[in-house]
Amino acid sequence: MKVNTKTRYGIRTLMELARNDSGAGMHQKDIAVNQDISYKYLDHIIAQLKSSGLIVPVSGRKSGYRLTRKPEEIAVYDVFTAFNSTLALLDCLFDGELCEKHERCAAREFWDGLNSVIENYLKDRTIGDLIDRQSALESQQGGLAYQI
Amino acid sequence: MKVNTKTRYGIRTLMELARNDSGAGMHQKDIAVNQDISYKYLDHIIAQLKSSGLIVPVSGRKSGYRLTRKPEEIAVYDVFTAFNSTLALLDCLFDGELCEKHERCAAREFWDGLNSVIENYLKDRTIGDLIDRQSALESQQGGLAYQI
DNA sequence: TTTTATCCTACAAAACAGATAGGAAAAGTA
DNA sequence: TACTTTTCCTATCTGTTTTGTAGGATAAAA
Repeated sequence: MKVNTKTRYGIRTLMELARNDSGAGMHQKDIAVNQDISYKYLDHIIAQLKSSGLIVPVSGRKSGYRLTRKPEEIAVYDVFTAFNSTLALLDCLFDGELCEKHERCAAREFWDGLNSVIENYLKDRTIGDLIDRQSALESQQGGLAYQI
Repeated sequence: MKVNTKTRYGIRTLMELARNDSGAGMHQKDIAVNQDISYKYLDHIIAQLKSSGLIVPVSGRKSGYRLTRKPEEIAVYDVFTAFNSTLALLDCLFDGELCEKHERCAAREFWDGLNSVIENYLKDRTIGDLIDRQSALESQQGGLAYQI
């Protein structure tokens, strides 16, 4: 049970954009360098973030990618669902048809409960929270990093 | 982010043993049939449960596999760790050496927090809870099943 | 002694993760 | 305009993990 790298990189990409709130957008190249993510791999991450409506490329002066919402309005849950078709620990959680015992299965209920706990955790925390915490960490110790 | 089938089957195997508390042990064949798990695949599940000390094979009259502890003393967490080397959503959570930014990484803290939430959920629920709930479900609606 | 059950190791198909590669299209720049 | 850079799209590759199956040795039960 691991979180995939796309989700993790996606979060870091949004954090990068959220921090760099200088008015100008940010280019893929700079995100890749700052976050130490392969430039080409980032292609996929960005495509996904874009099609999920979390970021948008702007052109003209100050071109680059930008967040479509304020960091404090982007729940980590939104990023997660952008990279994972469903947040379902088991397929049968969201698809009752898969098992005729769906309605009277204590195990399914158990996993469903865990699923909810995870979902709530992800919904309760935003990209804004993350960059705030990152700033706090950095002012404590210096250095700049929120790499995983 | 899925739970693997071995963990799920492992839980169901323990539930099966916990229910069948007739004094006699239970044979692999019967577990396989009752839980609709491939007999041969169950080999691996059982081996793992055994080496984790959760079940033990007994011989003589009333032979078969038995739980080594009471159902209410087996946390689902114990089963989970039997089938997953660590409960770590990310490798860097348990291995600070993997990333020099470990101590000042808001993202890592975030995942760490989620990890704890999951861990607590798994530790707070036992096989005993699951079979109690299953009994309740079955007495409500009849039928017997806790398959995933 | 025959049958059945446990135990152990090897193998294999399929799915998935984590990337890399190439180039078309669009945008920026001189 | 010409050229350079950046974005965007699709295909491919490689390794690992998952989900099993297979075969047989060993031990136990009938």
